[in-house]
Amino acid sequence: MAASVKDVARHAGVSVSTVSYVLSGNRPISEGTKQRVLASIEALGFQPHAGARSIRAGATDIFALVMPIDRDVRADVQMRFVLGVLRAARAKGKNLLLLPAEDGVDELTRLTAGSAVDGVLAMEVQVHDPRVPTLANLSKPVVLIGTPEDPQHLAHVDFDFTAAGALCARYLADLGHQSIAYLGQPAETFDREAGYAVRARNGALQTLHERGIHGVVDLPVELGRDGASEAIERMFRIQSETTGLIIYNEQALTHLLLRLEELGIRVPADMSIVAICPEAQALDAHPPVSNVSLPAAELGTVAVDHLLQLIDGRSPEPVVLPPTLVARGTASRRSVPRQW
Amino acid sequence: MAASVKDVARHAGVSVSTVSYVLSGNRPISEGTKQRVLASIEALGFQPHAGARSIRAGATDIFALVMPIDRDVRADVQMRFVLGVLRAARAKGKNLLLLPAEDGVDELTRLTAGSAVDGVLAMEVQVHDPRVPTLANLSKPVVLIGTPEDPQHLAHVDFDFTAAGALCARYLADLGHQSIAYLGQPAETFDREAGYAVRARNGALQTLHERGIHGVVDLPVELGRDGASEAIERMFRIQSETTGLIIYNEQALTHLLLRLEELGIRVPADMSIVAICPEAQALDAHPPVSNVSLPAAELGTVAVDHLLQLIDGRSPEPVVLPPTLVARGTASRRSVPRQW
DNA sequence: CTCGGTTGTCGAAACAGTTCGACTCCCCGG
DNA sequence: CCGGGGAGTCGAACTGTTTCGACAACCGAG
Repeated sequence: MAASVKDVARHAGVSVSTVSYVLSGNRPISEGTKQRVLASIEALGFQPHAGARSIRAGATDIFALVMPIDRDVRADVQMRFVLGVLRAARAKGKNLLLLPAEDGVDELTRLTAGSAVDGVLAMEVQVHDPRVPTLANLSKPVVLIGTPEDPQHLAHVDFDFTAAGALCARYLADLGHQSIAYLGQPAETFDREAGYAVRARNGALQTLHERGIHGVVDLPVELGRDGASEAIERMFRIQSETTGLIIYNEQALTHLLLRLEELGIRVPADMSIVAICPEAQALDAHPPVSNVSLPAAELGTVAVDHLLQLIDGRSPEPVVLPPTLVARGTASRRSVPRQW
Repeated sequence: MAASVKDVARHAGVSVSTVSYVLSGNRPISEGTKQRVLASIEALGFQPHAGARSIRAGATDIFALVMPIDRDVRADVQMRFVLGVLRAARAKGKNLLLLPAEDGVDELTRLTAGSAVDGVLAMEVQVHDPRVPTLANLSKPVVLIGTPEDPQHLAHVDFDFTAAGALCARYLADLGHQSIAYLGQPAETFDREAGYAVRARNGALQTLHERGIHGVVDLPVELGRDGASEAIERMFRIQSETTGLIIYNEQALTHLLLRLEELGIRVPADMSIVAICPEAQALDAHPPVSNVSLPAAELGTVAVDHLLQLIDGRSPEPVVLPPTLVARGTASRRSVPRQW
């Protein structure tokens, strides 16, 4: 059995409350006693019992991170977010409990109502997310990472996928491209109404429309090399004069670039490319691709910040992180379109 | 404030202990009272306070998963393991607390000595892992995922990377290949003495040696397309007659295959290939590559099982999961070696 | 008709910790 | 020399839950 305050008190020859005050500093304690108590704590390897402490303090310093785990795809993107949140939480001295979204709301209710966690962070919230209403009913603060259509007064933070799509579109438009294709996530992802997929596309298409660019193709890209080849082929069939590509599909990016290379299409001479993808992937690609990257770390920080504010009784404004584009030379001023 | 047993007791007109017995079923309760109490619980949305419960039960049903997070590479492989452990833990009704290994042993000591967690799972344990001695001193059960040279009586589970390497080697040897190259993780990974990298290579090399195969090249592959190209080039420079490749480098696999294709080397006609990599990656590769995959899910299950046994007072035997090779047609009987 | 054993319930103690109220010194100002 | 106040410490109460011991009914057996 681990040592308790009682043991420490006995060992140091003081009362239990004195030990507690030494630990909390909530009352003055003479230097002598303090040292004696600290020595006893050290000697017995005492650590206050987290559970016992939590019942008085009303807090456990643990946050729950709810995360869909059944869709194994995009594992590395997901991991980036998890690590972002984890780092942010640890930086604030909080611990992170990982909870599969698939476990449903029951376990979450147990954890929150039972005061096992101080708050909840929900990842990958979708446009019409069935979890939102139940999350809204929890007895602890909740921060959504992702923006549902109706957030029901829940705090939420997100990356501005709309702006990200728009930024890519603007970038290519500014370079003079008139025929642009948006190659997005697989169709299934749109069917789910995943916020990132839908918003990025809408942002891009909207901007292209505003710019009066009529040569626009919008295609989902399915998994694997075949999916990529097929997408490129379809894209050219629909609009052979395409000179600009906006790619938001982590799985397909490499395959797409590869396919272009196979077809003898030079980047950026014949085809300008901008991608929405993690920094590391953009750098690992061949050639390194101009990209808008998902600020996983910042998003984690903001989410944790929001949760801390909520716990503090404040109600933070929703935050939407702006995108930044890093040019790596895969997009250039439009030249004379070739026919393929 | 959340409702407590007291509130429920008052609401149902019974004593506190009766409520508790209704919940635990540890003593007979008349049907009438039971219903009344359950109704009150429902009405008040009562959930027993986890902290308070843990002080009596001596358990929190939370496991800590210690994981290095600073090396962002291999994020998706890492994620697989995390999800494996998470699923396994949840299947046993346990929750998982994610803890960055970089936070050092302090937080871990706090959590274990303070009874915040029931046990610890340590991922990516290396051959000479400095964490091992400190983990051995924790006041709670520990299971290592990975095998250090000196496990210090700590329970440990692992994938049999040695056998995986050996299996790949045997497979190619059985197909008659006499000149084989092992393309492994980046040099830095070997410098760290990452167990998986070292053991897989040794297993492969050892087996090739036993088979009396003298045409063996052993090369690390650095990151990115350039690293892959360079490795292939060096490999051929050292041993131009190579007809078999064992690849264990998730980052490089695609790049390597690509490079071979560029060089006009046909798989498997000119070059037989076996890889150690996740199933999904093997399938996504072009062509889908024969591979030995890392059984992340099973490893998670075994690790959690071990921890449960330890908590139960038993001392489970270390487990090393055997590899299986899935043939996908990227390796064939050796034909006449061509010169490149 | 009484004795022994269930069945059902309650009060109190226990778990580990924090905090409030009170008490004793001791110092300083009046 | 007395009173006020702060420093330092303690006991007791409190947090929410589980469990032990006790006690009252009630049943069936002798």
